[in-house]
Amino acid sequence: MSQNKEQGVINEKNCVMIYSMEIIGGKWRVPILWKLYQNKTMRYNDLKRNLVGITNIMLTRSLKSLEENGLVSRKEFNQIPPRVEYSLTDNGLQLVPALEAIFNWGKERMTKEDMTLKTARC
Amino acid sequence: MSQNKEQGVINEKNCVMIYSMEIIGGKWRVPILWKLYQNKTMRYNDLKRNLVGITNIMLTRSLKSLEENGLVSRKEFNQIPPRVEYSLTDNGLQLVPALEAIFNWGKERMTKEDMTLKTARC
DNA sequence: CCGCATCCTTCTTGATACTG
DNA sequence: CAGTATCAAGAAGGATGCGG
Repeated sequence: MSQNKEQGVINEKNCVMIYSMEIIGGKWRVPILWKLYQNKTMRYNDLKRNLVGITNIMLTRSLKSLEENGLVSRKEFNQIPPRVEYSLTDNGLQLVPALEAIFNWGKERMTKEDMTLKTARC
Repeated sequence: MSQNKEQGVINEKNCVMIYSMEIIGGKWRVPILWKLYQNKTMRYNDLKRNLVGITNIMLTRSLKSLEENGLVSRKEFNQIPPRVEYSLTDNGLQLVPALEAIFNWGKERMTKEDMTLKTARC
């Protein structure tokens, strides 16, 4: 550690970007967050229907991971049939500017690649 | 296809978020972009020194992928010893707002987790 | 100095079937 | 409705050593 010679050096322990990407990286987590932001509150099968291609396993795992990291809250209603609602926590909402920036960048790029694409929502 | 009933539905072909994360996801690509943004132009070994923990393979692969996706430009000088400089392209620069938003979110979160952390740069 | 080739390990994602 | 269990496959990440 000696002094401040190594200021600015990145490693896996102090790198904000590695840290952040570990939380929101992967294939489905950002799309899930984005859908929750758009719809405020969604049930498990709402998400599943909206995220075409996602499997139960991936949806369950992604939601659990997001919940454990405090980005998503899970509210369970004790009824039959079961009802579980997901929504963004405050910390999740704080990520929205980043999500929007990623979306805007990606959408513009994607549209340039494929001019027929007009309805991307996620 | 029928009609527009499925507007807003996400799949892997039209989902901007999946598309974007495929380009910038993974462990090292965002940290590399962030360092290039901070330093404008960096040589291969500059990056390697700054991204502690990265191996040649991962740095090479990540740079190549970013270059192929048009986010990073690679300028090779024909000299001995070799000199190669990397920097962000216009499209890479367009991602900076997203990078900043991710950084700000992650930094605040990380600082709350670990109050001793004051010097995170990446 | 700037990488690539090879080989190996681990993590992520997924298909399918089943349950309270 | 909201998930789990199990098994399988692929992708990502990494160690080591070599080469122009």
